[in-house]
Amino acid sequence: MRNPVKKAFPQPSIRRLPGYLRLLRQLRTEGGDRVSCTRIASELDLDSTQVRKDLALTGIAGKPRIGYNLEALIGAIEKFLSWDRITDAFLVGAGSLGRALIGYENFGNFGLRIVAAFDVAEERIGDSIHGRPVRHLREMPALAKEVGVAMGILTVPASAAQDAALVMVESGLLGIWNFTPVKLDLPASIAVENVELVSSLAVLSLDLARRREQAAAAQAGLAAVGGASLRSVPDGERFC
Amino acid sequence: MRNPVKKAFPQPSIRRLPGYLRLLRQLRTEGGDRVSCTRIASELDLDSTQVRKDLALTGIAGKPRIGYNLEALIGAIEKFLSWDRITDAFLVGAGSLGRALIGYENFGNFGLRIVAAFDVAEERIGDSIHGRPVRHLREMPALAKEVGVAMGILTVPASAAQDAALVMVESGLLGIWNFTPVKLDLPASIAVENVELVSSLAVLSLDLARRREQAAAAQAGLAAVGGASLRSVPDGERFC
DNA sequence: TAGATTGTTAATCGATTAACAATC
DNA sequence: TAGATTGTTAATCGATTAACAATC
Repeated sequence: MRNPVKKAFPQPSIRRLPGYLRLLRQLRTEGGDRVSCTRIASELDLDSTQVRKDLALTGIAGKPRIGYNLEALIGAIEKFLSWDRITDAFLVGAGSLGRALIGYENFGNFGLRIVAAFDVAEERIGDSIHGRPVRHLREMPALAKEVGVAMGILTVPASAAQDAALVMVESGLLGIWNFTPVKLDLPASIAVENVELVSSLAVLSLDLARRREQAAAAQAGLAAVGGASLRSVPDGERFC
Repeated sequence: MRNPVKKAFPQPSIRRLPGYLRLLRQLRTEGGDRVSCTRIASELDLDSTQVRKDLALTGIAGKPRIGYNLEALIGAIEKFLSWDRITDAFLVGAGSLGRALIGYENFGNFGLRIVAAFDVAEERIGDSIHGRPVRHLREMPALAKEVGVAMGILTVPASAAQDAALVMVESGLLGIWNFTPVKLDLPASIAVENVELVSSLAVLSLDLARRREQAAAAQAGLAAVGGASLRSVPDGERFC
């Protein structure tokens, strides 16, 4: 009764929603006014039942034979993700990654506005990055209360990550988008989402190595079987 | 018989390996020479059986009661991911994200070296970014063959993504680390790994919204039950 | 009406977690 | 030896995919 443990939404589904949103907005600019799961699935190379289940999370309903109203569907996804209104964020770490994120205007399409940057290097304080001021980290707690910011973006060096995150918590921020590889140790009440760039690189590295092996094996096989010349390996399979 | 379909490694396991590697290297700098799964699991807040299975993928064996040899384990993970040797990469898109990636020296610890950047904006050609030259994209095919590069990093605007990727394929690159939100349409022989920044933002947005709701509900509940003052909400739960 | 599509239930697949024997 | 830890098999859990009735 007390806290009727709301079952969490499947994270893989959540991660697919922005892809749908991007496609749907594009269809809208092309003048469309409705869309089927079949269409979405084929554009994004997914299973249409999966798309239907993902969309159902947002509470939207379609019409058999017709599909979904494009505008309503876009609105439903935006609302579901709270992207129908702007969330202000503070960014800590005005290095090159931090600057790149501040300069990425596209975040506006996803409900995010970075309103200020913070750092501890004196030579950066007072800078303006794409119109956003760089302030000293120690000013964050006072400023956060003043403007009611809820989200923090962490782009400091690994060695500074935990301390900077604690300042965010002190400042009353409720969620942290963590671009460092550090596993932050914070109160359970704080939402943390880690961007694991190097995990992504690991997947690619392994895939690449496997393909190079296969290409090598295929070539060795060809050579062994029939003494086929290297020229017989299709262009797409070259590996040198 | 022909191609004894090698079962792919579980992607979630692959994505955890860099986290292990980072921890193990840190333990090494602290002078350790062995480590147990129990230890790794507790440091990273994982299940120890899961850690054991993940590590088994690399082919390493531990000793009951003792654990794993730290140096051997580090070597096994590096070898498994091909991070025991450097992979050279070309980066396309010398904007702020591209520059940030080039400046991220840490990639060297993960087998990656960005050797050159490419762009199509004349004012960028000839620049040097952290010692790496910026060349015109049209020079890539010739240069790729010359230096034998296998990986491409894509940091162009969405509108240029597909074309730039095709130039990478033409140049003989075998894998693409795609930082754009575009679903690239490429030959199946090319390995593509997408960094879905906005998917990560979606997860955080939803989590943040849920926490704000819960905080609001908790407060409303308190008020309803006993007229408790707002001051009784613990600091960590503040949401305004 | 016929047929494409939705919404939902059931089956399958794959990853995580639990249980436990082997062993240093 | 006793007990912590590995390696592996079995059980559980959750996500994907298949099947199909409802419906516009």
